[in-house]
Amino acid sequence: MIEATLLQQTCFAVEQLYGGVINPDSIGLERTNKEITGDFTIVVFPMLKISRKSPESTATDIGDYLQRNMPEIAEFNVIKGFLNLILSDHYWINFLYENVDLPDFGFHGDRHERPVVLEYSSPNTNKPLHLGHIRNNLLGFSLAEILKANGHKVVRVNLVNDRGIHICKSMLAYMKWGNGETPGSTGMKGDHFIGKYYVLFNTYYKKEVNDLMGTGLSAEEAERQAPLMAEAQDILRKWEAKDSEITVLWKRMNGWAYHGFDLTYKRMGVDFDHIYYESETYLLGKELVMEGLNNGALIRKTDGSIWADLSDEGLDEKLLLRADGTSVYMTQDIGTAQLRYDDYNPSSMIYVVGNEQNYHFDVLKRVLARLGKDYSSHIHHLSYGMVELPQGKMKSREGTVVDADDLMDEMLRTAEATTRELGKANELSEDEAIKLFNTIGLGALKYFILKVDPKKNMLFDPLESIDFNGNTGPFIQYTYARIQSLLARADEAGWRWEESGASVQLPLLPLEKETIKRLYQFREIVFQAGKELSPAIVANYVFDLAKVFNQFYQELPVLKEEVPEKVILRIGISRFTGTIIQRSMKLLGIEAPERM
RNA sequence: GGCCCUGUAGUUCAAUGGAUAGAACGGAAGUUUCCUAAACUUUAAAUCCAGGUUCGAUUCCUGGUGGGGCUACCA
Repeated sequence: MIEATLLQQTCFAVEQLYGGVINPDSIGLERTNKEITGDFTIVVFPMLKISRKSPESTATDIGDYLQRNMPEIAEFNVIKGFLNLILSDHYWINFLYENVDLPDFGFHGDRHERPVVLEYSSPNTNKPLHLGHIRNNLLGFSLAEILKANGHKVVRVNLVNDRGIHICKSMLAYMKWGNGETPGSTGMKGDHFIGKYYVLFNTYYKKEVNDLMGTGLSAEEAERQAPLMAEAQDILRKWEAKDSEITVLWKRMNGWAYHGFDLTYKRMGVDFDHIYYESETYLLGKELVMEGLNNGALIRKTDGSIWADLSDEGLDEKLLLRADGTSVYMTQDIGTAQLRYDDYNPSSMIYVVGNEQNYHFDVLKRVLARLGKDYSSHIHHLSYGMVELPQGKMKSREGTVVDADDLMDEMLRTAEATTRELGKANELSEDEAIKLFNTIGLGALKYFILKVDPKKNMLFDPLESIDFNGNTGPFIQYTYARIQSLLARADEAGWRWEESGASVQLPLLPLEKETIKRLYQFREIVFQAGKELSPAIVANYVFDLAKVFNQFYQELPVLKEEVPEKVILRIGISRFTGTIIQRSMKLLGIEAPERM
């Protein structure tokens, strides 16, 4: 890329003009601001100590040098300490023609031996997926695409929380009040069916706690002594003892939940290469904990429970095995990490998990390190922010959870209504129309979620958040569809721009050049998104590209232009823009429709 | 109490330590005999406060302050 050459030549310039050596990393090379003439800008302030001249004359000296030594540079201007370089139109047009049809422009081929294991989704089998899971799934799926584009092998894994006290709660509720009904007999989606019993447990449990508190117990004691909780814990012990009746019910209920999840995943367009179940990893976790106890890394308390003492690292003690021998969340995660490492020998393991678990992952890494696991330093917690509703955080107890299936239904309905209103569904078959509504509705939702920096909390207002105009998925999809339509017309009109792409001597108009410059950025964007693990970088880029293209499209005729060379050029720009929009959207897991 | 994250137009989001802080929605005013008006054009509107480092701070540091999270023998 031209940036590397610019940096290198700038170093030469400083050396030859002033006799000093400068570190290329300390040179500020950036894209020139919109209001100022130029393509790239070099900030010369850091060089003043070597040049011992004013910012202006230093910039002018270096500009002269670069222009003499780089044919790509047509001219330059200097504003204070900013050296603005203008590349020749020839350079940009040449870039366009050389890359427009490369099938992998912007992507880097395989260049890493060991894979990255990327975990996302991680549902509980006792409740359906909600808005928070949607952010998690979309981030995880998109990150996998972005990492692949950067030449990584990626193993996408899901870790299902299929054991633990919470599962026992729904099982208990079903045993008590289920009357043998099933998702089939009730017509409910399996995960929602299970969720119903989890809620039921909590309803009765809360009542018991209240009654006990009425007899004078403290809230804490009441919660511990409530009979339902004791029964649930009994089930957990039976489960760990592989009681046959409990195991059968557990498998049956989990099966219902998985079936429900699969439907939601499929609709959302996300999938996995491997699914881990905590029921398969907690025993390994226990083993590792016992091993750690034996070699003195962990401690046993008088009641028999086992802990990691992290107080010398500024943290507290952390429970790893209960006195009754049952395991906790941390135990499972230790086992899961080990299993994953053994399975794939990854260069790193990325966990897409909400920021409320920052402390958990901090502890996990430290405990693994104490257990002598070197890979602990290659565990990366991609901590994303919460999705908040206008009334605050989602709380299942207060019924303010936005269900994933409901939300997608709603998106689909809105997409349909808007599309029909605009009369854009008229010429489509029913199947095509439904496919289009899905593409647009999901595109809007996905883009809305992914355009926000993952680490930030974001606000989602179900009533207002999803718009189809402006900085939205449908805006970008529309731009793509319009380009496809244009290209089809170009084809019909007999334009074969590929065969006549030699007209690289044309002067470029500002909007033509602006669009090509955006396309040029794509490689850097893919790289940056991979480095920072941020789909938002791609999302904001592709919006910017679409916006600039729309200006180009609005202002300049393509097929109606009179000079044939210009028609060819503009078709090339449109074609490349369409390709990069599609490629960017694919990195986000969003479809770009051929027409809309 | 301790620890972590965060504070940018009315609202939702941008800005590797760089130039006059960008968009979108919403508000005001326009563009359709012409490649899809889910588009385009014009316009008003913001860096929580106080210090510090720097040629230059929304960005880095310190203190304060608002918001969120964690600090479970839940996951």
